[in-house]
Amino acid sequence: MDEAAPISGTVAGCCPGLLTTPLGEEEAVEPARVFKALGDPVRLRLLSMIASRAGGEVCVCDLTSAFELSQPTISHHLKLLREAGLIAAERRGTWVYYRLLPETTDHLAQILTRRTVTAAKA
Amino acid sequence: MDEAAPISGTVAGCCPGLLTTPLGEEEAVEPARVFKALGDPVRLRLLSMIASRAGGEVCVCDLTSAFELSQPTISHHLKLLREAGLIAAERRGTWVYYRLLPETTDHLAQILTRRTVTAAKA
DNA sequence: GTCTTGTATCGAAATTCATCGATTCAAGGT
DNA sequence: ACCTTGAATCGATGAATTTCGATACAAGAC
Repeated sequence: MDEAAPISGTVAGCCPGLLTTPLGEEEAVEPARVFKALGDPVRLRLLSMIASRAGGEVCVCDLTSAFELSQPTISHHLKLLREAGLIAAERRGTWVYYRLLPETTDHLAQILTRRTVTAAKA
Repeated sequence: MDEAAPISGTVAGCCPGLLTTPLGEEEAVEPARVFKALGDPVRLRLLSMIASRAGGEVCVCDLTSAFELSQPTISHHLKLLREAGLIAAERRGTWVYYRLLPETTDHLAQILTRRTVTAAKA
């Protein structure tokens, strides 16, 4: 049970978003953890490889062989991405497959988007 | 020239974006640095306070007084946000004012956005 | 000039992180 | 049962990060 709940608190599609309202102390913790998970070149590439894969899934073996890093290191990075709620793992037989959790990246994109609050109020 | 672009309509997909094409080794370095800058609760809150400020600018003194952290610590976090291209500083008299650089957050939001490959070419 | 106030830079200490080799666990094949 | 292969966990180590107090720099007031 090392999977983190999707960004807690607010319901997807509603949140004020980073750029319009000052973030509270506790509010900032979860998004910061997710951004931190993206703040490493290896993890960014791992996420990118997983997300852009045709079938939506990648075997860990393919990820490990794509880097000049040890298998434990790749496993560790995948764990951080998992704990951030960015990806999910599923074991099928001997192999473990990872897939993107689009809700999380969607949410990040959303809170980074400046809402032009032109919002003509009637 | 850098007026707020409404998010409605097309997001003008120029760059492949994280989620559609595997990121190369060099390609990953820059985005990772920006994400890393966002990967800290204090910096996230600083950015949020700067971005959501009415006039678009915040004096450092206001930021420093909003946290229970020393002034050098706040200055250090602001420096990281600056080096990531997320904010810019301008000195006016004794005070230094920070403002958001929306191009950078826009870019992040873009590369995190799954382009619905509707490809509705007319 | 000196003084005061706001901000940045400079070490230094404590903590966290990325990476590895060794080991363990999981699942099939023999 | 044993062996093999794929993946996660453990323990250690060197590097990076967060934070601070002390100091230096910038600009106006005196």
